Amino acid sequence: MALRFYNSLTQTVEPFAPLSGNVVRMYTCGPTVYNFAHIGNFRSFIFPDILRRWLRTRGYTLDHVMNITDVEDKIIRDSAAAGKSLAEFTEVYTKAFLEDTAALRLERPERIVKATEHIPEMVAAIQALEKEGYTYVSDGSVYYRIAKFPTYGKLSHNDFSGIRSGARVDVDEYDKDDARDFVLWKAKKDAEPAWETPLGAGRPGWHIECSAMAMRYLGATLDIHTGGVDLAFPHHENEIAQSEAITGKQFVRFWLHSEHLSVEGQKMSKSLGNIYTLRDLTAKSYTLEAIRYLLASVPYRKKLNFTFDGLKAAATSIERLRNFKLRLESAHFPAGLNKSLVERTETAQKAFDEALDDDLNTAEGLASVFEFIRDINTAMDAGEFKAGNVVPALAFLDRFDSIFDVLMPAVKEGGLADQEIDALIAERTAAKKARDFARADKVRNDLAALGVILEDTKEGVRWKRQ
RNA sequence: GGCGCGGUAGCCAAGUGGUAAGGCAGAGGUCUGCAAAACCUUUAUUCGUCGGUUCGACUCCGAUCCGCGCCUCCA
Repeated sequence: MALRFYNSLTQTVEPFAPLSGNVVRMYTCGPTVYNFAHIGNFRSFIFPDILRRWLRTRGYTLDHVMNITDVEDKIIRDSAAAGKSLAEFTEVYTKAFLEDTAALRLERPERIVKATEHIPEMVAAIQALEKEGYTYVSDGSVYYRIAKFPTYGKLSHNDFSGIRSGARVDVDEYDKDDARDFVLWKAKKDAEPAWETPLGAGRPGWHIECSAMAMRYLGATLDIHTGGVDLAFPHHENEIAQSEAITGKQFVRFWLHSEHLSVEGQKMSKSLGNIYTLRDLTAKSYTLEAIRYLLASVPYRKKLNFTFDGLKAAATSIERLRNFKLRLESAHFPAGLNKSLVERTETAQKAFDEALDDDLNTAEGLASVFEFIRDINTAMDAGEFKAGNVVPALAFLDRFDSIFDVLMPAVKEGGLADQEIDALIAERTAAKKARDFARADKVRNDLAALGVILEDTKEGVRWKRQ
């Protein structure tokens, strides 16, 4: 079966193809930069990364936009408390976010766009809404009138028909006509940061940011829009209301939402102290690859229980994958080609591809990889794996790693040079030959302490860095 | 209350109308000077509970219990 995704809009799995040509136009709701991103954030950002990689594997070109929300209530509050300008304050967390995502090997979207650099686009969008009669002003702020948009609720599948458009009870008590109406432009208050625009001094509402920037770069209709489940309502619902009111066209064809994660079975919360940033976890000496693996291994629409046992298990699984690759690359196999093992490789790749095509079922994809590894290891032990089988087997591993990206160890500073390691291995081999096992073991232990693991094989000593 | 998601072995989890993937952990074994790596065997008569449909359900339907998310800016 072809590539398909679960579309939140239709609540069904649908075959995917871009609207036009080979280019997938995609938008991801990015971070609000008022703090360091946590493990839950990264779960929702690893999902578009896997998605990107798989779309490219399937031959598509990407035009992927991610926003940075760098003006917003909490940012204003916290930057004021820190006595910093908006720009100074957000720069720190924007930089940290980009570093963290790079450390997790998340591909950079084609464009990363900042809200504060697109105020004119937002103003224009609001003016377009104004012209069509979708807005009203209250206390200097501009609001979106939801009653004007009959299909409001189609993404979150909520029925808002019970809300009366004329239910404006008391103007003095409520600044909105309708409880569901949302702000497009917030009038400047006190010393808040503000932009002087035809709409008056103020700043954009959150929802209009994404609509304006998405349409600015991707046009009226996007192929894919991603975000966490919590954003479906009201944020994405409001994006639809804004964009479709302006263009009269369908805003997004495929809405893909990633589930949240819990930590040790509990919701992340400040009181539980279980909100972990990448820095927290690496400080506990968990590796970035293990974090990436754990986050990627559970399909994006499933709630993921993030545990420290899970992180250790992920690290062990990666070891197994790397050991297999090392064996493929370093062992000597008899000349020739085992055709049935070539077929086994093809079967594995087919299973892997089918799993990813099926709404990015990474868990099932992994299963196909591990089954393959077990079978090939068995064949190697039996001497049935031939030199000619190395290339196809490595090609399959490469395909796996082009999506999961966990096989290459992160580069560590310092440590021994290869030549020093080889010299010590030679010394140990000599000691072994002389049956001086105490000496041999000391060398091995010393190297292990430096993060270099030795393994004796039939063809000599094999080593790897940990 | 409305909308949505989920409850599968010690843990993380896939899956399907035809008789339970995979990873980690545990136990035993092979190999090894010892390790490591690898392999083999083993660990769910059962998929929250109770009914129903069916030749047959964990998979469909109903009920019920439990957990979770959203329902004014939280990934």
